[in-house]
Amino acid sequence: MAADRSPIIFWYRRDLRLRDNPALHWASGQKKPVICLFIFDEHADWPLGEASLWWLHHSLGSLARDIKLAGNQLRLFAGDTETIIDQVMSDTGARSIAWNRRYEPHAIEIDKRIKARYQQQGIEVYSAAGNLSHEPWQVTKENKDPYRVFTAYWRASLKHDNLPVTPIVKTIPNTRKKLPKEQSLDSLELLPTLPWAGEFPAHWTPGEAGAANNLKTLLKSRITAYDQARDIPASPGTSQLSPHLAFGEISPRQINASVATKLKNKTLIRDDNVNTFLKEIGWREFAYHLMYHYPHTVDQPLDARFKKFPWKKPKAKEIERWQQGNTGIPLVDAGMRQLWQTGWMHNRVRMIVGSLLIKNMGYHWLEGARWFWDTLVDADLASNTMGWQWVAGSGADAAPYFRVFNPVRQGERFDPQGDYVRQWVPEIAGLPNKHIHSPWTASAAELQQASIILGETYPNPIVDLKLSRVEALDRFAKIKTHIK
DNA sequence: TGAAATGTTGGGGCG
DNA sequence: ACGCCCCAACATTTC
Repeated sequence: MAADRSPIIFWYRRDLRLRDNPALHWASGQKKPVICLFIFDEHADWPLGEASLWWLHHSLGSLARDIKLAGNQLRLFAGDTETIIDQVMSDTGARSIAWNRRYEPHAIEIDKRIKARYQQQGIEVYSAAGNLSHEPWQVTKENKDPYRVFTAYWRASLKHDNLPVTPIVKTIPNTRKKLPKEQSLDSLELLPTLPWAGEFPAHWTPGEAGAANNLKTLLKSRITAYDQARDIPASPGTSQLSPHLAFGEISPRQINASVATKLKNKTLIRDDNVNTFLKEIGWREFAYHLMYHYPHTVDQPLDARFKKFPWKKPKAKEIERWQQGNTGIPLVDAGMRQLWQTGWMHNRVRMIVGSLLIKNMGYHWLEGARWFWDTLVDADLASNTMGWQWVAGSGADAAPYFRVFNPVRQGERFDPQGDYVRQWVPEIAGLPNKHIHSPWTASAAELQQASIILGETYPNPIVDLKLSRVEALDRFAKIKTHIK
């Protein structure tokens, strides 16, 4: 009897890489042809936003080239996930399918259903841990409860070894067979129709090589100032790895392993800079831990008292001012414009714009979460959910309700020279440093000197920071006393 | 991964 | 030289 040459389907999802890809590695080692499959399904629970689609287009292009070098081809499809997989299964006669796990509640549901159905048909389903340093259920308290406070989670996770890095896949056994309904990358029409992402390429190189390059340059030099520099929005202090991680072009395990190697070589010293960077990767792990254990939090508060919180009814004009960076509060506007123009916003500024929307303006955190989801190239359901619930005070390890950011003070502390504001809000660049974060405090002469007419060339502030803060404290203090 | 209000301390100007 | 006031700088408390 001839050897079984039925192909294996490797289903790419958010793991668009050949390095440290355990399920692909497994599939490629089975001495059978591998079908590298990617399905664009618009009907997910949180369908990809515009910025993510831009990224996905380029990332798939990069992945397709890498797969070609490995002797195979990336096969693209669009439509309903389960229908397409069934179709590909029957078209190819595959008896086996492999993937790296996903952790979004809806994705878990789909994957479970597919797995159960195929296993019943005697089809092999191989799922692996691909996208985290630890599976979300591995790090728990003694009594198996999930952690709800980051520092406790982080301490515990350091006691677990990271999952091992899988060797790079160099060759993927192929079958040249063309499949029905296979599509070209362009025909997926992922790119935005508006000429909005024009500046993205100046900031980003989607794909595995771009990811590796960002890690390399970080560890080569920027890491030695990471602890301080990462908090300064005007400085290139952050890793710039977030979108690469979001699409799985690099894994946290590769990051940890690279750092570990450098520490061993003594080309890097374990100091606050290194620890803080690793901790940031840990925050991402914690976000997945939370989403896995509290899946409802993607659109419901973890703290039940927030269910009856009196959020303001959305006023489109106000929300738009926030989205477009016309709130009249320079640091907030700078952040929102950076987001719009580059698909990314510095993390400190994310907290500040979020605090303004939720606390000072009074809107539900989901208003902000949805906008971020649409405009961030690094949109990630776990991190986005955790971040917004942190600001709102309704999540795990959330900021206490009374913690309201003052964007003027934050500007003075983290953008003291106003470099960040001047870059993104050029119409007020002529103000002296003293007033760059609060144009409304400048004298008539200073405004004239800087060619600013408040309310015309630059908006008056959308809220009175002092008053809206007091009102927010009132509203938030009330739910504190509600039933637990 | 706060901010503002309130309290405390200590140096300098000044009569 | 001394007490007094002012106020910056820092610490503590409160929201």
